[in-house]
Amino acid sequence: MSSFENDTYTAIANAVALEEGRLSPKKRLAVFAAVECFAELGYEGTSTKMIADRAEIAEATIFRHFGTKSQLLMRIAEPVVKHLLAPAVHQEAEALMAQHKGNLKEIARAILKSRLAFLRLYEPLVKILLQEILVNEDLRVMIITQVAPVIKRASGNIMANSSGPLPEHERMMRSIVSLLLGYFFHRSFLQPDREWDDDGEVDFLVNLVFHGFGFDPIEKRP
Amino acid sequence: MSSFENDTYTAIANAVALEEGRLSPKKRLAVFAAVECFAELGYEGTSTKMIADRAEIAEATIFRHFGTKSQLLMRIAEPVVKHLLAPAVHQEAEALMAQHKGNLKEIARAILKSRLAFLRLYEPLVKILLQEILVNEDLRVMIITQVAPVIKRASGNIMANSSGPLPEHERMMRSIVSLLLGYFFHRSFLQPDREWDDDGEVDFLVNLVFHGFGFDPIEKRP
Amino acid sequence: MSSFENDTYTAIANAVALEEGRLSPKKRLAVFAAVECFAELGYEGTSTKMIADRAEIAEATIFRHFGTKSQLLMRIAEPVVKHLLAPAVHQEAEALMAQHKGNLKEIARAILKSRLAFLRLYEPLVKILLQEILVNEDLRVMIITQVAPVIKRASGNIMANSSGPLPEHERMMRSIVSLLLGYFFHRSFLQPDREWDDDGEVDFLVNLVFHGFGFDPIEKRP
Amino acid sequence: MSSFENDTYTAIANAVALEEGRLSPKKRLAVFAAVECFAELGYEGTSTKMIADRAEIAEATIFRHFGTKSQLLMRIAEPVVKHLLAPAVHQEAEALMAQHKGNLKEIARAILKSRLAFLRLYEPLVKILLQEILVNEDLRVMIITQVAPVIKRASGNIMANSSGPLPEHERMMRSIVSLLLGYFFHRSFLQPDREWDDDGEVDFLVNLVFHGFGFDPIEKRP
DNA sequence: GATGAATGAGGTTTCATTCAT
DNA sequence: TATGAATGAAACCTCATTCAT
Repeated sequence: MSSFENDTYTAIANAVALEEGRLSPKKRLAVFAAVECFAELGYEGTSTKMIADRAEIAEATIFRHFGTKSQLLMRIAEPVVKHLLAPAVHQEAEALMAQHKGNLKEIARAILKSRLAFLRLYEPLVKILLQEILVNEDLRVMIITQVAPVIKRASGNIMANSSGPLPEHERMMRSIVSLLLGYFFHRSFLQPDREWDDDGEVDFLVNLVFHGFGFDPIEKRP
Repeated sequence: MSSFENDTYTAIANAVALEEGRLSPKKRLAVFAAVECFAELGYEGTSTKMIADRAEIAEATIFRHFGTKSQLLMRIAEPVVKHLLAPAVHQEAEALMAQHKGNLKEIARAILKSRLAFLRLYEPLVKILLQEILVNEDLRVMIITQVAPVIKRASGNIMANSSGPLPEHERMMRSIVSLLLGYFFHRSFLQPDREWDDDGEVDFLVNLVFHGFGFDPIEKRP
Repeated sequence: MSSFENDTYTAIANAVALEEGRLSPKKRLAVFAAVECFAELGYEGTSTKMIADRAEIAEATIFRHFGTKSQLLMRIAEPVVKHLLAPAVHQEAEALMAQHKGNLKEIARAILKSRLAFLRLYEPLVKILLQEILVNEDLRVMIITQVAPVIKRASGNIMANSSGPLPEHERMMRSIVSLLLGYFFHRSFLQPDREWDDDGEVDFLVNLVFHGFGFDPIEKRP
Repeated sequence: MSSFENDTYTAIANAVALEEGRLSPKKRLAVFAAVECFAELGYEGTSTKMIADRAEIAEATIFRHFGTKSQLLMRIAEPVVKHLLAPAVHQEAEALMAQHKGNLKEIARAILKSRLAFLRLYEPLVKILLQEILVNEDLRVMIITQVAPVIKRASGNIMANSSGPLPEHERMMRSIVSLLLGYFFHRSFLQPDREWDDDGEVDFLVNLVFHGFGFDPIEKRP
């Protein structure tokens, strides 16, 4: 049995508590077991009985607290996405920019590292979101609603700090997100047992974003 | 009801027929309806009754032909991944390299375009794979088994045709795949109703990969 | 609908309750209906829906309590065979021997009568066991496991109380069991509507076992 | 795979052919596979698909030849019970009596041996009959109809050849049948892998029937 | 707050059987 | 004669959910 005593579950519990108020012990266990099961088996692949068994509580207790299974998912996913993703990114970006004043590459590196740490911290929830976003209308709407302004603001920040005119903000943002999620997906979900060098990867990505792969010195722009 | 008469479903039927032998009309319909339902609602979210109804066949007919629901998924997914992805990529890469001899950028552009076309052609199947890969052990193993050698060979080809020493093949391959899938995911699944400029995106990605975003000319390496 | 209020069903419920703990009313009904159906139609010939209908409960209730149809059978059959057959036989044999000290024929008569009463009390269950023992591996193993030591001990008791050397214990035990079951099978299953004289049959069997049919006047007892 | 080339299956095929006319090869295979499956798994536990698979024929072929599954059972069981059991017993009993004129014990021994050989020859069918007689109305009626007169005649024969007044024919017949079937059941179905001494058992049973177990030395024959 | 009991609806799968070829 | 394809009905079982305690 997993004891649920680690940073990940503490962080999730804190996020959920922000919206639900203090969690009773069994409600807390329900949240943890639900996250674990949903991440392992998918939302549809998980039965409320499984959750109850893993949490060692009665099935009815889950319904007492969350009403329906789909509410259970949403009331865990939403606070995590909302209260932790949204404000944190903004504040943090500001702070990093202040810290590395002017040095775009350093700022990029710092942001990517922090985002990667964030993904790692919320790994099971990220897995749930990635799976369900394709299939669960409610969740997709919620995520888009929550994430869109963050992306927009972050994009704006980068632009404001760059020297020249920058077109294609969206493509750039999408590229960065794709690269980071692509890496995270590989390291955490496809081959979780390999040794991974997160810092090395971030360096690589920063270089890619600033200079490309560096294939052909001769073909470089003047 | 969807009539299933388009390139996508023809291509899928052909791929499946390679492993199953000629498909009887109802078996063919079962395949189409299954792909549609799985893509829309996910594997677990789809009932065999839904598939039968959409195909306008009896539920039992599905089981007569595929044994179990999970076999139904695998016996559609595997041939598509196997017979169409694997050999095609290789031959095509060779052809493109011959065609654009030496011009790496042109080769990259051509490959990305062709891969994007491929993703578009098999869009519903790609959606199924993306969802289930996180949750379905069998499917994940199958995909990794089929895809790994292709990636490796493709990677080797690129390397062989480049002038300088090229480290980090894997990171480069992963980056390209991430960028392409990230774009495709956005355009086809998150905002399928927007207007998208596939060629423009490919150009953007090729540039990114060869030169980066081009943020700061002053900071360039010597 | 059968009201299930008779010695047979009370005895079965008591036996089952020994292993399952107090039976909720619907669980009790499920047990009764299952016994009735299995006895009438055989295990394979009975559907869980039939049982539910006869018990006037929901089908799901059966599965909530017993998990699977085959568990339903086993968790009824095992306690009846185990808790009622095994210890009872032993104690009773001791008691009878004490009571009829030395008089082997009286002991035999008493034992056969009591075993016949036992078969009558558990008639539907006996029917189930007789049918399924040929076809159901689990049940066969369970029965053999439970019955073997009882037979052995009973055999030992007879031997210990007999005056001369007694070979062929097993054949003797088998013969007695065959005779008793053969009679019971005929009276209860093949021609249940005839009038039967249980005491007369026991007398006949005791005589057979002690003296044979008495075919030959020359060889007859004095 | 069983090749079905042995006395048992030849005997069954001959019996069935008496009523069905010459069996086409596939029909023959269907009969064999059906007997094997019914004996192993019971009538209800066997699906027509299993039979078809084991016979390596198409399921539809079974229905072409036998109409329904229950007809399949009856049209195998009935001829075996009818054409082989009924006349054989009579003729044989006559012959044995002629051969061992007057010697009741020898006659009994010979009859028991021959009946045991018969049970062994038709072992799978005996198993089917024993199982289904409790549960299958049609089969039970058929068996009783076929067996009753044989029993009666056999009983009459014994009586006619005995010296003294013989009451309780039925009990005697039942006892003998019980003893023989009890032994056969044990040796062939409960512990088929043990070494069994059929002749020894028959001797034991004949002695039992003529003299009892011989418990009491005082009452023993001189 | 927590639960054991109960269930209607629906899930996947199996079945005996039909029919066109 | 033999069969591959097809199916309606029903099998076993799971599910999310309700309710009395």
